[in-house]
This record gives sequence, C-alpha cells and structure tokens, in this order.
Amino acid sequence: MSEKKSLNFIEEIVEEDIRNGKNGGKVFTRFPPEPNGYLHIGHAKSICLNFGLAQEYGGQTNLRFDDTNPVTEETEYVESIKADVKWLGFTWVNELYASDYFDVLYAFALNLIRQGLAYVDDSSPEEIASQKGTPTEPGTPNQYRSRSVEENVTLFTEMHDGKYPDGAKVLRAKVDLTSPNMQMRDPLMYRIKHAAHHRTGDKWCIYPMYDFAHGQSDSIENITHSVCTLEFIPHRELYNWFIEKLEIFPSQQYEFARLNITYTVMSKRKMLQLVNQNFVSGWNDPRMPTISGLRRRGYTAASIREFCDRIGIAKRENLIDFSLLEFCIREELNKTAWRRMAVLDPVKVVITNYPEGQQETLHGENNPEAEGGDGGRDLPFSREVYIEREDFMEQAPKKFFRLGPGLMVRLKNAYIVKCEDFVKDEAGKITEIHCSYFPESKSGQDTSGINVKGTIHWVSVPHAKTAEIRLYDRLFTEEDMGNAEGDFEDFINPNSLTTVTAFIEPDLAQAENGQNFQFIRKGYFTVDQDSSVEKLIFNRTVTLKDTWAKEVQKS
RNA sequence: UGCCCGAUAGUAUAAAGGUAGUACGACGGUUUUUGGUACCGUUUGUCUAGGUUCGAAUCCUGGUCGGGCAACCA
Repeated sequence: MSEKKSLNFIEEIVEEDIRNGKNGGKVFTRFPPEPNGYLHIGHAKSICLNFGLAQEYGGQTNLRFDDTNPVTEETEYVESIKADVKWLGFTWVNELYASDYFDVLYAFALNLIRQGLAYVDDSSPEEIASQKGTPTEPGTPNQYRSRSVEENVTLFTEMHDGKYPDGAKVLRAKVDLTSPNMQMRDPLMYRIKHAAHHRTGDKWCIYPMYDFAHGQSDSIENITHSVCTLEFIPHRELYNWFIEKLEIFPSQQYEFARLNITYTVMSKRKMLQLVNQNFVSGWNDPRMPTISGLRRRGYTAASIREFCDRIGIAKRENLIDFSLLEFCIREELNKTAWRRMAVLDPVKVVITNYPEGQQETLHGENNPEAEGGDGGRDLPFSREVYIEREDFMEQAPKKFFRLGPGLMVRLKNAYIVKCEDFVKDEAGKITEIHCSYFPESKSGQDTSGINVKGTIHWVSVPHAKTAEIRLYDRLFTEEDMGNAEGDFEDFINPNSLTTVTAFIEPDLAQAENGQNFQFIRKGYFTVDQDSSVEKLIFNRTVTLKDTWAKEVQKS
C-alpha cells in the first residue's frame, strides 16, 4: 500500500526533470541570503525547501551569500546566518560568496561589452529612470547607448581602476528599451561604490548588481534549480538572457510565494527598524519572527521544520495563522517537555489541619505522555502552599472546578483540600485561604473515596524559589501587517511583553539554559540566555490551549 | 490603463478530465490527578459568464478581483 505523498509544484518540476534526464538527473540547489540582517521564519521556509529538495532527490545544497552591496552587509550577519542554518539542522556542501566570483563576473562584463551587449552610461539615476519610460510607454535611448566597443572597454576599465567617483558612471546591458518587461530595459550591471567590502576589503570600487551576480553565480556552481520568491518573476527573462549571451551553464529559476504570518512582519527592513528604534531588545528578542528570536522564545528546530512542512509551497500569496506555528511547538513539547509547577500570580493557602512544622516529600513524574513518566522529581510539601490567584473565587459559578468557599480540589501530586475560610484586606483583596486536607487522599494511594473535578498546581511556601518570568504576546495588533494602512509602528502591541516574579518548585533551580518545560496548566517555558543561578529567568514560549478561558469569555 | 503572476471551507494546501480530500482554527462530546494531551463527531469551499466534453476545480475564451514590475537594493 503505497500512499503517494502529494508533491508541491517545484517537486513536480524536479521529478519531471529527473525523468527526462535533464542535467544528468542531478539536483543542485542553493540558499542565497544577503548578509544584511538576521534570518527569519520566511527564510526557514526557503531553507527547508532548498535543502529539502536536495535531500529528497540525492542532490546537494550550497550556502551562498549574496554579498554584492558592501554598504549594508556585515560579518556579524554572516555568522548569525551560518549558525541559524546549522541550528535548523541543515548541512551545506560549500560555503560560498558571490564576492568569490567578482573576478569572473568582471570578465563576463567585458565579454558582453565586446559583444556589443553592454555599455557605459554617464547619466544620473534620475535620467536613467526617466529614459526607461513607464510600464505603458517605451523607454528612449540616450547618446551613451551608441558608444563604441573600444570606448566602453576603456571606460569600464577606468571605472574598475577607480578613476571615477561614486555614481559617475554605470555599466548597463544593452537589451531592449521598448520591452514590456521593465527589467529588460537596459538594466544596470555595475555601479561605482568606493566602499570597503566585508570580504574583499578595498580591492573593488565597482560592484555588480543582483541581476548580474545571482544567475551567474548559480551557473558557476552548476545550480540546476534556482528557487526564489515571486518578486523575482520579472527578472527571470533577464536571468536567462545573461546566461544565453554568456553561453554558460543554464541554471533555471523557479519562484514560489513567500511566507506571511498573522500579527507579525516578515521583512528585514522592518525588523531592522524594530531593532534600531528599540521596540525590541535585538534581532533575537523572543518576540521577533527571526530564527534566533524563535529559538530564544523556546521554539525547537524540529517544530519550525514541521511548520514549514505543513504550510506547503505554492505560488499564490498567503497569510498563515500564527496558531499553526503554536500548534507545531505544542505538539512537540507536549511529548518532550518535563512538567514542573510554577505559580505566576500567588496567593497563600494555609492547610489548617496539617501539623505545623511538618513537611514531606511527594513525587511527580516528568512527563505523563512518556512511557514510565520519563523519570520524576521530588516535590516538597508543607502546611503552607502558594496557588494561583485565579484558582480561587469567592463566588464561584457552577462549572468552576477550583477553589471557593466549601469547594474541594486536588493539589496536583498531593492531597485533596477543602476551602474552609479566607481572609481579605481592606481593599477586598484575598490575602489568605484556609483549607483542610484529607490525609488519606494522598496522590497515588488515595483511599478517601472523594471525587473532585479539579486539580490545581501549587508550590510549597518554605521551599519555593523565585524566578523572573517573561510573558510574551503577539508583537502587533493587526492581523495582516502586510496590508495594514499607515505606519507599522502604530500597530505595535504595547503588551507584547509582561514580566512577573513567580514562585517555582525547587527542582527548577537546576534548569539549564535553553531547556524547555511545561509549567503545568500555564504553558511551555524555556530558560532564557540571561538566566543565572542568582537570578532565574524563564520565557513563555506559548500558553497551553485554554478552553476555560474561552468559556469565561463567552459569558 | 502595457506586461507578468495568481484565485478551492475562516487560514493554508491536495485532487494531473471521473466521489472535492487533509491539516490548523471554530463548535460539540468522551476520557483525564494539567479546563492540557488523546479520541470521536459537526460545520464551512472550486471568483464569474460562456464554450469543449458522456463528464470540468482541472482544458479554451471573455470578464472580475488580488498581487507584482519603472532602486546605482536583493
């Protein structure tokens, strides 16, 4: 019984090519980030696609930095990108840079000049723009378009030699100023920038444009399937034109729709703005949709890969529910994360019939989803415990299965308690709850015969440790940030980060950086990179599904 | 008013001329020492008008709607 997995349209193309023996059946892909920012979850989609294709069809994938613009690119970004790709679980065959090919590209440019297919233009950016026409009107040639091959060679060589200041001249391809495709109206190939490059230093003062670097780099690397996003569709004609005129390996470009997710932005430009204007603490702020931000938030590589697998690959524009990402991380962490107890908004419970000064050690399993509970830990219990303030109601509605006057609940892994009394301050705030407990209801050896509907979490007062807990919510208030009118900063959620000090069970003092936990009934949390023995810090990755909260909202 | 790309439940994504399916969400239920998990069930869809065909989400034509293209960015 072979249930055939349905293929996305790119896999179909690849399989078709393999069937036809194209490129000897080889599949070479590349992931080509520009090192001008950190990778985000949209890149993860591309990474999973490109590396996944190669894995699936016995090929290989290069990591190639598209570093043709020295003024925006930095080594810091190179390093973060490599770390993120590795962390996602992918291995590249070659670490390459478009800047590795600057000499070759320069020779390609001279080749085209000698064929009469490129010329040096002295016009200003404004002049070039106006001479390009508009989408509905053809462009018009200028005087420089008819320069001789010799003159072009001389001028371009002089550009290369640093004879001209920034912006004085550009090299353009001589294609077709009347083309209905604006990209074909004599696109720029090289511009002058007297700027130091993160890898080539001061060697160059002219740098190739994307269009004269990307396809050629693909070709040099024998990339068979060059996969990019939709906005490059109009560039494909030019991509093919350069390859044809240079008579080099015919890489082919295919385009898919980029990822968008509700309540967040997916552009490096906007993310950089969030960082620079201190709306977040950095590229790896746990609210950021960056790989490093998600990692710090507690998302695992596997959950991100699962997400990328579920969203699919197609050409139509899309806006994915954030809840799908949340589903993916909950699904994994439910199976793997150890359970612990933490009280985020505490109120004290005194168990009046529990002998003063007495304490005992109870046991809780690490994960009820795992066979044998995946081990367990000791839980100290005493006469006074903290419980969640919201787990007590003075006037409890019918279906409130927690604590209230006369109501009974089980303390998780401990005893059943019954609320006998409570204390309020002048402001009407509950300061203390008095309960009695049933000694024969001890967890695991309950002979009390009492049935309770609710179980709540708790932490023993004398044994409790404290921790800072960072509660994250969506960064933006608007669902579709891609189509939100106006300044995106106006949609920033002022409550995207709330910090509380919580009481946590003592075992959590041993938690290690990056370790994931489920705080029972509260959600999944991970140890933040800033956490220390002196000051424990946890980030909330995601809440648990909360059907009670919905119930409350309805009424 | 040029050229290009797209349109299937709320959101994504399948169905390669032959029963419109899956996931997430939503809603309801069972189980439960997490109001979690698991399990069961319900709901909602082919942009439109023609054409080809025994038969169209699929092929053809027109329209509508959405997106992209005129950076010395990628």
